[in-house]
Amino acid sequence: MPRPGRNTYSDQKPPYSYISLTAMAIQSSPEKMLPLSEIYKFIMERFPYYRENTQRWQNSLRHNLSFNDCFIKIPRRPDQPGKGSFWALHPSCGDMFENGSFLRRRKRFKVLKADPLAASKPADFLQQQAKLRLGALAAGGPHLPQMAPYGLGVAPPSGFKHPFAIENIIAREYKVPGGLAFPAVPPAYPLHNAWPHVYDPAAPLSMAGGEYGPYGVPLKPLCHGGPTLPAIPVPIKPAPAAVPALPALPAPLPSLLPSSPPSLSPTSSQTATSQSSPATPSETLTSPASALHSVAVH
DNA sequence: GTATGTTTAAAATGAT
DNA sequence: ATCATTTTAAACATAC
Repeated sequence: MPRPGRNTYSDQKPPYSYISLTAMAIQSSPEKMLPLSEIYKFIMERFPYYRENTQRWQNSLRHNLSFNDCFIKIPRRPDQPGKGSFWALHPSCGDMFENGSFLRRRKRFKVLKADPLAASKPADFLQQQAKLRLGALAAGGPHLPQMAPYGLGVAPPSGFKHPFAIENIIAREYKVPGGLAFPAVPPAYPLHNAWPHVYDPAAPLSMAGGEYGPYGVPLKPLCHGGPTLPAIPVPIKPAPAAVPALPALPAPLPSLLPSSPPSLSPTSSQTATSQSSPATPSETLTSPASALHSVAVH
């Protein structure tokens, strides 16, 4: 009754919360910011599940955007007409899902409301930045690419990727049995379709600029391979403990599961060998430098 | 009028 | 069982 057969993976609810989905979308954009409509689009393109009941989940998504401090609004430039503003990730939100579950954060990211500077919403700071940029732009600059939000993310040395980069998120559970997050040489990574619920319109993830491989796969394993990185997105509805974890998918997963058993657990191999690269560059993640006072509260 | 945003409230769900 | 987070619903404001 709960699940009358006929359930293609694709229509199952992805094991990601709206927050993580939104973060993914934002991170996937070159500018690290997207207008609401684009966020919708991103999600709908990759997760068939969200092609229905749009009214419902989009309202939830919007709620999340304004309710969570980890999302900030960036005003649209006058020369960039359109509806609504852009949404970006708060520079200090770091990896909210370091606990490995993209369904639930360990703690909520909250901006402290005490310091006028930070409290005044980073958005203000941002707006100024935007204005400056705008000024510079109007001043004559041809059309520099919109920089990442916040002077902070600016100039992210090509290669660096936020933990929310969909590449990381989806790739995380994609550990090779051996333990390495990625093989030395990124193969034709069927990143897309790594998940049943991810649709994958052609080569979706490669919209960003240069630092990606042919498949939208970051050229290096960044994902803050910190010490804690089980990073196995919990299966949406923990299969009744029936499936003792798939025998660790050997290969990069069949890019398509035409008729494989409907074992939910999208989680591939577990190999939570958190001992990835010891020298993870991403530690700079929550760069304290961002004089923005924020904290994971609660 | 529709799309965006904000907010409040409560139910659902996961973690301890 | 309790607490925290997420999801849903809905009312309402503002912008395009």
